[in-house]
Amino acid sequence: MAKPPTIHAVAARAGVSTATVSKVVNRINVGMSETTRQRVEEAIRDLGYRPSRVGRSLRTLRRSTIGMAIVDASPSFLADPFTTNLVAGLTNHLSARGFGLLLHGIKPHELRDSVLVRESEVDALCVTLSGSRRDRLSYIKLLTELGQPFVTFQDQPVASAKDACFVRQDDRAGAVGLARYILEKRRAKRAVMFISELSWPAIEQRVSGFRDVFDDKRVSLDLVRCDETSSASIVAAAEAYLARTAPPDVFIGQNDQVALTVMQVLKRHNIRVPGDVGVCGFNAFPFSGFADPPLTTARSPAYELGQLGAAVILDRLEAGHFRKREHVLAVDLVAGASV
Amino acid sequence: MAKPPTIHAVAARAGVSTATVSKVVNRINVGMSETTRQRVEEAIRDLGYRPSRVGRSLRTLRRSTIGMAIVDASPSFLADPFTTNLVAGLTNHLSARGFGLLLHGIKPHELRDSVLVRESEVDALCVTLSGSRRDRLSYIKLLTELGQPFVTFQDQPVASAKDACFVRQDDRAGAVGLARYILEKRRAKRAVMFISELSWPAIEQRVSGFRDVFDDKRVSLDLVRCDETSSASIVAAAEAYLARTAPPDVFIGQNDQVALTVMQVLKRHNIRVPGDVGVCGFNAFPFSGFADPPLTTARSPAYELGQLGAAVILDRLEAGHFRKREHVLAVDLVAGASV
DNA sequence: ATGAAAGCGCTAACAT
DNA sequence: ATGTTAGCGCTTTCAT
Repeated sequence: MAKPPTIHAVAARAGVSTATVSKVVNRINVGMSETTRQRVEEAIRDLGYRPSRVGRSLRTLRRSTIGMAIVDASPSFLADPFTTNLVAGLTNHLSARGFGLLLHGIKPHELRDSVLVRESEVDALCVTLSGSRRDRLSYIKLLTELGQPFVTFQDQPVASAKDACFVRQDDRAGAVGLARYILEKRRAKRAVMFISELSWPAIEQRVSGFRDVFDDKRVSLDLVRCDETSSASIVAAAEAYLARTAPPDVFIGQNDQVALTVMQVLKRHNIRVPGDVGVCGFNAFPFSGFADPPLTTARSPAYELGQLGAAVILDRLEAGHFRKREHVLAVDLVAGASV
Repeated sequence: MAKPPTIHAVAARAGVSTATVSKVVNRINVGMSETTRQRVEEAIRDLGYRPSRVGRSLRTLRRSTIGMAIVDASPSFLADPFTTNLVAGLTNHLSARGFGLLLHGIKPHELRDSVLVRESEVDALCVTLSGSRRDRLSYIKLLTELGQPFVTFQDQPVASAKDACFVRQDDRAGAVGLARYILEKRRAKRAVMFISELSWPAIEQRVSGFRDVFDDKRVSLDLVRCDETSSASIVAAAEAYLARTAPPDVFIGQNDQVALTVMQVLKRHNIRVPGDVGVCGFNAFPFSGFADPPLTTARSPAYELGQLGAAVILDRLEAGHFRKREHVLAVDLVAGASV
């Protein structure tokens, strides 16, 4: 448990000053003799010296770390493939540029007391929020007051958040594409969409996209709410729906997991897909292709969203301000065989 | 872009010394008048002061951060539900104890040059490795030389890694359970298992578990290798296998994704599951239940593995040494309807 | 080409 | 009960 060597140890061993060691470590080559550099590098190797990021950060006031707060009630916040891909995109982009990603899963009511908020340890924050509109606004207000730049994913822009950027996918257009595809494939008069209990900007956009197309073609759209994180709750909602009305022409899940769960219920009722009814999901994560029939859905650019968010925040750090307040990525149709 | 307030600003505003502010921030209550504390707290609120973790870390030489290196060739390293759940378990446990998780996806050949290895910024490391046995050993050697404690997931213990702990699930026993279940359900003579091209300790354990049971009952076990991260490669391998031999009694995937992909191929060949052949997977992630029929598999305690890893490493930090060099968690059978 | 020295924000031992 | 002070490991300006 010997204490790790510091820059002083290296300097002593190489017989130079710490300033010189620092230059070698940071690859500042101007004004340094080749022999000195070699001697220093040898000392570094011999001692197994690793520069401390803490010392450097204190000195430079830059931490080269971005915080990612995933505000979610569920402990398995990373179970959602959307989040997972988002985080993968984020870290990959950041890692490649020498930045770290400090990951925190935070329960909604704990955000205020979380380390990320209470203490200062990152250059900027990324967040995916959850909860009601009011809750989300209050989180955004809280983050704004931190005086740190931040990026939120999948939220609508909030004007009062000055030093913030809103990165999201075009859920509305994705839903429009899906709705049009459905009406191409089948003569539908009635549709039902299973959505989460809480309102959620991305979901509202999807509903609004479906509604626009369906209204225009006089297709009715029922909304059924359930706890979308619980497969039991989805099943119960689907069962209840089937019990009180004849099957509609198409079932829409707010995401793939919901659609797939509903599809299982339909199967148990011997309702054929796509023979009797159509089913579609949203986000197109790989497992949606494993279903029978493969799910018709729309591809979420979650990984790209993460990369973009990372790029946007690094640019913000360099430029001193966000160049754009909002970024929107396209969502493309994935024609399975369930419609 | 005003510089954030420091402890000095708070001290000045409250008319006390920085030492007093520090005590308030760190909730050290002995020897402090109530009025002083209130004044300090007010100043903190007024200024929006957030203590800098960097300053504190430099002083205490503790960073309260654990690094997690996911060594994987694929950029979507977080796509695997095993990894995802593992990371969720890790962060949740760490967050609850005031520790952060610094996440890095690292390509195998980049580990040596990664920030996590080159510089010192965390109290300890966690890793999931990949690659050949030789590669893995070289990574473990590299990590050992860092002189930092580390935990590896899903690897077999390596004696030379002194300050390390090996946390894994009992893949072998899981496979044994699955194999016995298969032989209960159907009279099998031939089985085939689809596994990744690279050898991988967890997979080797699974193969060995199946082989033990099957050998005993004179069931043959073919091994087919493919790039398990590519659905096209799995399909190609399955097609090739079906082209050169009659369907065996049971298809085994090294994980759920592989099994499900093979199941799709069987369907296209009009081979019924479980009528004509049985299929089983491994890890039991939620989507395996969406398949038709629901997949028979074995439940990976990935989330618990993450929690355990976090607990083990925090204990190591406190105690100064790992109490055990290895931890193994059980893997339970999930009887679907595919066998 | 190299070094001396100041100071980043904080804590903790010691002094008052 | 509160304050003074000495660094923690590093970078960077200014001297030499």
